[in-house]
Amino acid sequence: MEYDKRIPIYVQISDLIISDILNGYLNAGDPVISVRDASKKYQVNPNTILNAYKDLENRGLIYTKRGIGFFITDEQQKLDDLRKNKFKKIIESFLDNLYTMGYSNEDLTNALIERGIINE
Amino acid sequence: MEYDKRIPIYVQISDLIISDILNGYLNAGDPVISVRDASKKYQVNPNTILNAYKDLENRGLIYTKRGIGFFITDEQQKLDDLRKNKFKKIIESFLDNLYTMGYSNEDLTNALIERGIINE
Amino acid sequence: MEYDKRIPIYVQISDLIISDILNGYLNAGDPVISVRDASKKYQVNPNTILNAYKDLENRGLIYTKRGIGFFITDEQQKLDDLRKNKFKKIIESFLDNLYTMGYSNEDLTNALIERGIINE
Amino acid sequence: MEYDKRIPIYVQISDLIISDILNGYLNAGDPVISVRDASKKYQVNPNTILNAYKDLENRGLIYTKRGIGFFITDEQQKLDDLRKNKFKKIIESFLDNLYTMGYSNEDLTNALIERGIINE
DNA sequence: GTGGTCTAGACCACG
DNA sequence: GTGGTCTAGACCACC
Repeated sequence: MEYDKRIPIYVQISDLIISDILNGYLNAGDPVISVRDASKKYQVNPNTILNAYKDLENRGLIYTKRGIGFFITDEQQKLDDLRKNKFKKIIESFLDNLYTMGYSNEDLTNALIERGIINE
Repeated sequence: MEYDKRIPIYVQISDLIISDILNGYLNAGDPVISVRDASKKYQVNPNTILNAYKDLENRGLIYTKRGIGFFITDEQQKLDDLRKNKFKKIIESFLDNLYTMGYSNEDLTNALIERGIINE
Repeated sequence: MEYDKRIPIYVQISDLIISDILNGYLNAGDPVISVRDASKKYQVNPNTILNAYKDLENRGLIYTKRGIGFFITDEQQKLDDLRKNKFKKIIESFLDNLYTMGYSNEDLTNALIERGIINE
Repeated sequence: MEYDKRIPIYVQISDLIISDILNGYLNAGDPVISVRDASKKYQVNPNTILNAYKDLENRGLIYTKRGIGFFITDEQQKLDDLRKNKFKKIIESFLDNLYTMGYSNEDLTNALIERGIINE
């Protein structure tokens, strides 16, 4: 975890889980790495992990079985919504940022062509 | 100055200056709105404005003349670098984020076509 | 913290940290006294301490871990550079000042002999 | 004049006069460059020049004849004192700074030998 | 516990 | 007029 970055560690942690879901490594009903193990793995305070999990729980993405652990929600619909909304949010905040800073669609198109992401 | 409450006001202020530079409203050597005036204009404490300006000063984008005020750096090169690096950073962190979250170039292309940013 | 009223307190504070580094009391990775504790110790406002620390942070000498505290940079190279550059800067600005004011190497030599710093 | 430096411009100006005295370019009774001319020459506000001259006047180094201009003091003794005290002050603040920052007499000696200021 | 942001307001040095 | 420093104190997010 990058301690000095602007993004809170607990957000970095929850983003990792979300990333695993979106990439298909974690699916509906799967167990999530335990707070204790995650704490060791990422070298952060257990409370920070818990904080991340609580956040995901509030968003309905994971739930907890007392004494057992956290699990990915069983509602596939929520995971699908996540996939769609996350994408929309990333795209829109990116475009917003781009325009505010005075760049144009042409700048963007050129950059994407240059990187081989779109062609012609 | 509460467009985004999660971003510190002083960062929003310095982003405004940067945006003005990138959009060509502020050029090398131009005076920057005084701390007191900006304080009135944006309805925030003078210290908050100063905080923003100090930040820009540390990044070499503006400098201060004693008893006179803040000015955009005279080094055009720095402004050019800003324009180039800012763009690169925005694009790359966006793509990075996109891929980490499991989206593909195709997802991106479709979204851009859908928004009329690129065609075909 | 009024050894020299003409020097801002926050600069005196940051000089204390630098002095501690140069004297070997603080080494790479060491924690720096917390803002609150330093505030009590030196009887100044926490913001003044923070100001000093931000300054050191901008110079790459210390960094902050969110929610934990400030630490001396882990890059030994930066500390070595500090030691070398600081010395060079002190010496050169001194000599510059001396010559500008019309004093000679002989004046300097005599003064050092007189103070027993060099002999013969 | 270096606008952004830590040293106030008026101090930079008065140091120039002092330097001229110590280097023998200005002697007891000599006229000092007029406020107006100095203002043009150094591209600074006339008030700033006046400020510098007032400072020198308070220290008894120059005096003013109303409607005529500023002149170096006629008391040679004051110029001699200046020469001696300035030197002492430069040397002592330098050494103080050096020791505070953890450098030794040996460091100093080496640096001076290296620069060919003292030998052996 | 830690640092980070912000306000209100004072006082200062500088040009 | 300008910026620079500092205080007192509040409130927040984070670990």
